[in-house]
Amino acid sequence: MQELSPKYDPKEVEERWYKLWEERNYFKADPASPKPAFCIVIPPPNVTGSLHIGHALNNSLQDLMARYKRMNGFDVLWLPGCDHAAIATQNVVERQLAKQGVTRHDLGREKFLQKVWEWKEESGATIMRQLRRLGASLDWSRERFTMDEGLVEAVREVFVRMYEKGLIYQGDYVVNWCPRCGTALSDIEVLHKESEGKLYYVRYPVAGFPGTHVVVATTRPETIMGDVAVCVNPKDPRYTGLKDARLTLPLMGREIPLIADSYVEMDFGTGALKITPAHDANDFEIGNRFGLPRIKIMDPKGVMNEAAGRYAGLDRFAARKKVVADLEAAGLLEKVEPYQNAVGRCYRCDTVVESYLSLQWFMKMKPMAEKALAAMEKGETRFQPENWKKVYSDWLLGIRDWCISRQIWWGHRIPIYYNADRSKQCAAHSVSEAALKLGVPETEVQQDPDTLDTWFSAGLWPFATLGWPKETPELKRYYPTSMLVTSWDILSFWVARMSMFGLEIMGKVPFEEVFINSLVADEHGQKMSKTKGNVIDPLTKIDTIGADALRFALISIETQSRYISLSEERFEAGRNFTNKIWNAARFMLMNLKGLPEGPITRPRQESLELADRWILTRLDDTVREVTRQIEEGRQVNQAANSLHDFFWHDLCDWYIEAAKARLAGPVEEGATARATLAYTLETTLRLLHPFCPFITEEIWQMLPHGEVPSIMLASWPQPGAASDPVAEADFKILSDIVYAVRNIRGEMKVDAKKQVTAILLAPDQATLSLLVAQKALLESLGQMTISGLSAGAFEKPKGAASAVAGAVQVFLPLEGLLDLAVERTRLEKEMGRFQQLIEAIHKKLGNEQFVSKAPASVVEAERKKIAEYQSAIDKLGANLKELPA
RNA sequence: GGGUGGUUAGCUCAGCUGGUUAGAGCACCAGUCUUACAAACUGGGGGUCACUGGUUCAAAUCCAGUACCACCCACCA
Repeated sequence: MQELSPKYDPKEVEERWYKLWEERNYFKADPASPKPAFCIVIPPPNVTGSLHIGHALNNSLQDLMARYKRMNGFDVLWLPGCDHAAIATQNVVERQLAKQGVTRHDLGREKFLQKVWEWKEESGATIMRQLRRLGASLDWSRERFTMDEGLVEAVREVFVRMYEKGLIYQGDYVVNWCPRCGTALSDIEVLHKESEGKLYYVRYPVAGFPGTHVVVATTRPETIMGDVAVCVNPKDPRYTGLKDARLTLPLMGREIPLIADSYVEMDFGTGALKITPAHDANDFEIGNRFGLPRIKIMDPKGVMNEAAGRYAGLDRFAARKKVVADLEAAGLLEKVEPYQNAVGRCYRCDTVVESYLSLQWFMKMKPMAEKALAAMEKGETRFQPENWKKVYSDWLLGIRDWCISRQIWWGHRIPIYYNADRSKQCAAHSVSEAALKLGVPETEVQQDPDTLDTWFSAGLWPFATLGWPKETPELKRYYPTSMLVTSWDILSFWVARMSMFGLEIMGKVPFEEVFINSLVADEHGQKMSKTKGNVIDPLTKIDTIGADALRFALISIETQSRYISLSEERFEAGRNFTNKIWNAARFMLMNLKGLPEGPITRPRQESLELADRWILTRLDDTVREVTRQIEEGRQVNQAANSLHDFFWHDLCDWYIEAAKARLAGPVEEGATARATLAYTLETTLRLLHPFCPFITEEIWQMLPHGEVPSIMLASWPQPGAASDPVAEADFKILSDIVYAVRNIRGEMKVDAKKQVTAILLAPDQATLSLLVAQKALLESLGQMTISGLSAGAFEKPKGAASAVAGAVQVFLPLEGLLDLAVERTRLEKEMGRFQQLIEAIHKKLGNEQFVSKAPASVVEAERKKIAEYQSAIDKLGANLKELPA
């Protein structure tokens, strides 16, 4: 048996093993494998920098699942990759250029893109390095990028298909426009934040009737120059006399009509709404209904243009100030009220978004959303936790067409081509194809300058990364993917889009299960994000505490609530745990010398002592528990806790302590303890491996492991087949023993644990204790009441009962102890059935039978059980008397 | 205006389908160099499970309502 160094050096161990695993292709999927397939595609991190702790959590969870499934006999493909993150990345690079006083326009499209690619290479490499440090068992041979050749091909193919199907269309609409980024945004890229604003009441004089005016309330007086009408509700009595009136537009002098439309709310403001079709989405629609002109008064940078008359050249906010001042001077400003409203801001740069009329590309969403909803209803995709289904379906239900074009450079160029005068257009895969379709020479063909929303390519991720549009073996085998692990904040951005694209293009949902993980917040509950600057760098953490500790800390706080807050203590707890694993393993290995060669097997039942049986039982329980917790509901934090508690509090605190006496003795005497230790350690390491891959591998290698070269290839543990009576009575027996000893010895203040250990392991001590116990026990039996056993039909005195029951268990011969353990377990089970019985009868007969008491038959049955229990105790008590003094 | 989540120990939170005396980590108090581990060990203190009502033999858990705190969604200017 080899020995472990006294100090665990995570850095050395992690580097060494990751390299080996990768070299040996353990991460590699095999589409030709006879094993069942399990596939996760990584949520591609943005190439905007490096990974934050949220990524570390997300990827720890994916790695947990990947390793768990591998050990369960699956051929696992966990596919790595990055997202080009169009606007976000472009902004990062632009900011860098700005430091040198250069804009993207100075460089020109080609040169700028070259810069972004350089940045992408750097950031992408950093991210992949971080994932490796984390221990992520990603199949690096299949790494993808949302702008690699395959994705480019997939994007074009999807676009062309959908364009030709009429699902993608172009049109002049009022869209969300970020003047800083200089591009259109989709609805969900706009964040609405409440802010203090003002509501201005402006007088619009009625033409031909000096002295009369209509007062309009607006929050955006700078758009007055673009007004083409004032609208009131047709039912509004205040304005019935003004039907067909014309108003003079303040500051501009233009005459505009007063129109009536039921869209206008009578009780807001003055009930009169100014209509600015080029700068408000609702006004745009009303304008269309009335055939009104659209007057654009700003340029794409948010600066007023010639149409704004004397305000031309002013920034929109400066224009607002000047307009208000001018209105006031002209006596047209009736009043100004403070007003709170939700101003839309760019989700990437926080600039106030402008509603702006422009020619954009849109995708029809209704038909796709319906398919996605239907698939969800049918349960083709499961959500974990399930309550996210509602958020997801609500969004799909209220979906509107998606603005997919962006006026930025970094991204997939829209595959639309025009002839010279733009009188003809087509969607095509290439210039040559476009030339053919348009019937013009290639030199005349021009491609649309816009790029696609970054979520367009992200939406294709699950099938495009598997090779689509080519029919690859990977696509055939791994689509639909098994599981998507992601956080809830991109449910509509990404998850819904993937579902819709998957159903539209592949005819199948892209994943069978969506596992939603929490967002990581700092200890003040603040969301951690790159832009906020409160991120914890996972690499720094890995450097100081090791990847396993970080992973364990993260997994054990993942409770599937929305936010989980992370503090320094959590990491310390993780580090302490890996430290404990190391030290315990070190101790065990020191004591395992002389263990037979070959794979470790479960020790033979007949040679086991109580402590051995107990730890093996707890081990079996833990195997079952952890498996269930991972399988059912992905309760990974509970699985981590189960493992933590078993390892630390059962194995280390109790079993190892109890085994020390035997291990100290002659070799033969400790053989069973040694075999049990080895088996327990080996099994536990396998259970821990998906959580803490490195340290488990390092220790596991020190144990005999037969033909299996790595714990990665070992199988997931199965609970032992043999059922042990102690197994059913579980850990509570031992805790009862502790209390019993304390209770009986009372004022003696014994060290309970040592005492129990002594009783279990040293017969002399036990005999001694028996004598002490005898008297107390017999006295106690006299007072013993039926308690703690069940329900309200019986009295339930507090106090010593369970301790006494425990005392009975300890100080009696082993057979008696087991009998009682079995009996107790049986009674506990009876309790469960008792309840079910009540429920069943309850259902049949209705409430009146059970006003306050349980039914007689049940009470009778319960009494009988108790009597049996009592007599068993009496009998054992009698045996006790006969023991030698 | 709609919706979702939360409220459990000093702090951060677990607590699955109701069931013995409600748990963990950290913090706190008193001890401890005991065959690995002081990043440890032993023992201990600390909770009217937000509130009110209901269902039940039994409620932190299920139901209804209230309060407070978050968050998300929405085209009242």
